[in-house]
Amino acid sequence: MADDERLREWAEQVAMYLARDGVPPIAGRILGRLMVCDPPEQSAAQLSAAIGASRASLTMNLRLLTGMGFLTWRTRPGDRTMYYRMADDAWQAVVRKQIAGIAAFLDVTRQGLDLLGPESDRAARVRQAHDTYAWMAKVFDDAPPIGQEER
Amino acid sequence: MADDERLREWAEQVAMYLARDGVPPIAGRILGRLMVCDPPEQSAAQLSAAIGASRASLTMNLRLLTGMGFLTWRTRPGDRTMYYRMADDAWQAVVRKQIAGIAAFLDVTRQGLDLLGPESDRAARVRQAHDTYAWMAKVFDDAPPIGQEER
DNA sequence: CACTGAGTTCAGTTCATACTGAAACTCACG
DNA sequence: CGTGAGTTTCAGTATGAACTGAACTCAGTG
Repeated sequence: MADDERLREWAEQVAMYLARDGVPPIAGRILGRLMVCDPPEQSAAQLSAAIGASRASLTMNLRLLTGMGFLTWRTRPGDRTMYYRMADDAWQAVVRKQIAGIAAFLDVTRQGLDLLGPESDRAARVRQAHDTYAWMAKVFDDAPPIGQEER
Repeated sequence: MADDERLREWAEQVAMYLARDGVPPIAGRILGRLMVCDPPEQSAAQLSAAIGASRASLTMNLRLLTGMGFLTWRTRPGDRTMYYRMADDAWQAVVRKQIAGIAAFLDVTRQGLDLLGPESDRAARVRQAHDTYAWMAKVFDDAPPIGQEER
């Protein structure tokens, strides 16, 4: 019966993970909540009650998550309430962002290599970083598309 | 001749990137600096001057970076000064940490799947996240070791 | 045995960010 | 129109992280 409590804790874990990527705590809790709530579509008021944050905070963070592509919403005829749900590709978006981070850093290392000559000992240190990230980028390039994996 | 200025800016870019992983700004600047400085080994005092941070901050952040495995240091006979340098596998360590993050999140999603039954609509939402991260984990598992890539 | 130059520690300050309460706003419905 | 259920905005507060200054310790030197 402490089932609700467990779900709350689980959503918190999700939030803590997302916090590493700079997602504010409440936004993380919202996404976590929307992964396990029933029904899958919830109003700001419901979410506010579920995670214990102010409605104002919900407005802000729902807007943020929606803008990031993690959430979608719809309204129902004759009902002003907005119902939010997790976007189908929410987590692929998270991953896409992380992969984009690799490319961003490759830009930095490339600039570094340009700044220093190609021959110096210093360039070797920069190249070390560059090669490591180039490896990662290549790994993803060569990877099969995101089909279904085993559990 | 604004060469030093350029290097400083470059180190700053490195720092900003690392900040995304929760590395404090000054620690990031130190690592960035140690990638492009000459000679490769520098004392806390030299680094302090180069990046414009207090010695106290240097002590803290050098300790942090060393503990994380990004830096090594040595002393010279008859000289109390510690000379720091970038560890050879500094950037592989960064990458390793990121990959570990994937596994950590897989633990969370697995817990979620256990909490909800296997059949519910809710579980499908969690599985979506799980599958995405499982895909990433697999990509790295199947990847060739980190040999040398083309520039 | 004082002096210098190095590293360490810690309390305090600064700064950014997230969150909240309260007021303003909007729209469907009577 | 007016009312109420909903959302949005905004100013203020709280919290926490990071950095610094200043006091301290310690090893080697003249």
